[in-house]
Amino acid sequence: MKTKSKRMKHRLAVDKEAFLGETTLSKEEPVKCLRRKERRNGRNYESNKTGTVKAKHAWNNKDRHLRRLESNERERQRMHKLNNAFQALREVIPHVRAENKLSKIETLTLAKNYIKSLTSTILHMSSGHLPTVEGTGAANSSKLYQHYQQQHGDEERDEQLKKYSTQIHSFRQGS
DNA sequence: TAGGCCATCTGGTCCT
DNA sequence: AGGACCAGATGGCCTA
Repeated sequence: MKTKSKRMKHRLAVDKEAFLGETTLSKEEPVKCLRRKERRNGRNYESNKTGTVKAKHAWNNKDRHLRRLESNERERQRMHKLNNAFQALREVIPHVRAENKLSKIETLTLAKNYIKSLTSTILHMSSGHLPTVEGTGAANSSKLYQHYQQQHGDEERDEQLKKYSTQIHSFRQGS
């Protein structure tokens, strides 16, 4: 992805510059980056002022910076894992717009409603069509259904289905 | 050009 | 003690 690789290049350049003490960035460093540096310096100043960082770890600046880089890398890996999980979730939600990727919030919302509608449908079907044999899963389903119906009722099930189909419809139109 | 979405950095807190 | 997790801040990209 173009965006990603661009970010990556800049990040690596920043890391390299910081770690090796070389200037690998172009001379026209974006104003935003400068502001960010200023902010970071400001934060460090605040931290040092309160003494929290120095009090906790007696690391010199180089060590601290190295540890920061390491934990940045771990954080990136963690976020990549999270994004992989989001992607996996997108792939198991049916009838979503194929040409546009669902956003994270859309993915979660759609998944929630999909699960709700599936759950209520399954419970409804199993209670109505499966024989109730003692000690079987069907019996448990039946009990579960009774409980679920007490909690939510048919109206809610229909509501969930309606909600889900409406959502899919709006996503399609929005694309 | 404003707003939405995202990736990344960061410091604090929690957990093992 | 160190890694995982979290939330806030920020900048970049894209689209209406």
